[in-house]
Amino acid sequence: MAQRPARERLIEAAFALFEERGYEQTTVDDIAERAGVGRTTFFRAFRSKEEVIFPDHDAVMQAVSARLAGSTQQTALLAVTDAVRLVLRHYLSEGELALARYRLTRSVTALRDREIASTQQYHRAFYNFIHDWLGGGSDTALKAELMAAAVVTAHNHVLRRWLRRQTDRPEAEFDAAMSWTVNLFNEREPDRDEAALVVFRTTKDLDTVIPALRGLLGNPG
Amino acid sequence: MAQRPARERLIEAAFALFEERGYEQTTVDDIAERAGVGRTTFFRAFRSKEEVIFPDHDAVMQAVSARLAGSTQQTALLAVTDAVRLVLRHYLSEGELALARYRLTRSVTALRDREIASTQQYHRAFYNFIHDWLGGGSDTALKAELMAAAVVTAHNHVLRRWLRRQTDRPEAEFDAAMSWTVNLFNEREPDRDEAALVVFRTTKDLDTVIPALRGLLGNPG
DNA sequence: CATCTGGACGGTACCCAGTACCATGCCAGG
DNA sequence: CCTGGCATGGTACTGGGTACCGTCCAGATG
Repeated sequence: MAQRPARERLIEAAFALFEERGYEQTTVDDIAERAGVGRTTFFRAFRSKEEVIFPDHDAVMQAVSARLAGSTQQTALLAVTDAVRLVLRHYLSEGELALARYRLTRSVTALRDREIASTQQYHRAFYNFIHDWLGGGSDTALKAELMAAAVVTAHNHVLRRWLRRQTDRPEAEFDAAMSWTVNLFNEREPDRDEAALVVFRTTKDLDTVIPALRGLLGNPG
Repeated sequence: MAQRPARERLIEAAFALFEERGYEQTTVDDIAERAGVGRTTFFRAFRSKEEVIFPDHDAVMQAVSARLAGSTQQTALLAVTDAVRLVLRHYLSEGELALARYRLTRSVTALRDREIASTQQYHRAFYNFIHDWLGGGSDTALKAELMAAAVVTAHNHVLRRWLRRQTDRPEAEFDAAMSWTVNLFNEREPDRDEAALVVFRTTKDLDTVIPALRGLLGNPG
């Protein structure tokens, strides 16, 4: 019988067993046995038991890096949005697999932590890219970190809504969320020769506002 | 000889051994032996080998929650800033211990992941608080997530600068960074009966701007 | 066809984190 | 003196992860 690759069989077996008896109650031996391979083969295909839950992470991460690398100074923000969209679309294309993973990460602390650590890799990639885009100076490091955190957060927000079945138009929500999010950072430091529209309102008195003004006018850190 | 609590001796022993031979090369037996206690006692004091690196996390987390809980609708943003400042000050007060932890988390993946997962707990706490503060509606969920991510990111940024010895005035930088960060979210949705100042500039053409406008005017998600 | 070779695979043995359980010893309060 | 918690320590076990080795198969070469 012509078998599909061991890696795929292992993923199937793992998700099935995790669903049936739970994550901790399933041993790597169980997974290997159901997939019809040896235990050694499991650890050749995946670095750890946790990794079998996120089998495509490395590939998606690489696609993100590639999308960012193939952009110019002028299209940087578009590249970021596109790259984040790549991640969202990957989850959407997984369908039921993504939902199964979501169930697992909700209930198993080790898997949730693992997922958060994965997310951080996206944050790093976006930070490096955005920071370079902003010139790489220490005065733009905070802004770059905030932008990276914001786009990742916006993605996670929309993805989570889809995983919870709170929306059936995730990509439309993603577009809106991303434009709103990116826009947060757009309205300061205007290009001097362009049209401009500025809003600032406050209910605070002068003393309360002064620290914020200092943050705005001075080096934000 | 009147011994200090086993927990403290274990922390000391662990950091010393990790520094001497590295994290993976140190077993829990080694730590327990140097601390002069049994292996069982180690796992009574800490849930895992990793946890000994972040011994005060639970306490700091609780302090943060307490600071947030003791605030009113009017002082919510102040409470958030104060709560984040609590975390920063805790690290600063640790001194050399925080630097040793930083060295470890830079070089040991498992510890870095663990630290990121801890950070996520702060994010959650701030998100819940801010979301409540904004009314708890689904239309403010994204904004609350972004604000929570932003304040945590700003904190991490300043903390990391201090850990890398790039600043010797971390708290001043923190104040500036926080006011700049919080201010990102302040300039939309103005109270209608207050003074207002609005800025918007762009170098883009109309088609490029339309998605952003939709995000601004419609429901951001 | 015989031989060589490299890579995938399986099995075995080992290390160590984490858990469960039990025995001991100490220190109250009766 | 006894006794009932309670912290501690020891022992044994499970299971993830690593190292190593032998085997098998495919394709290249003579």
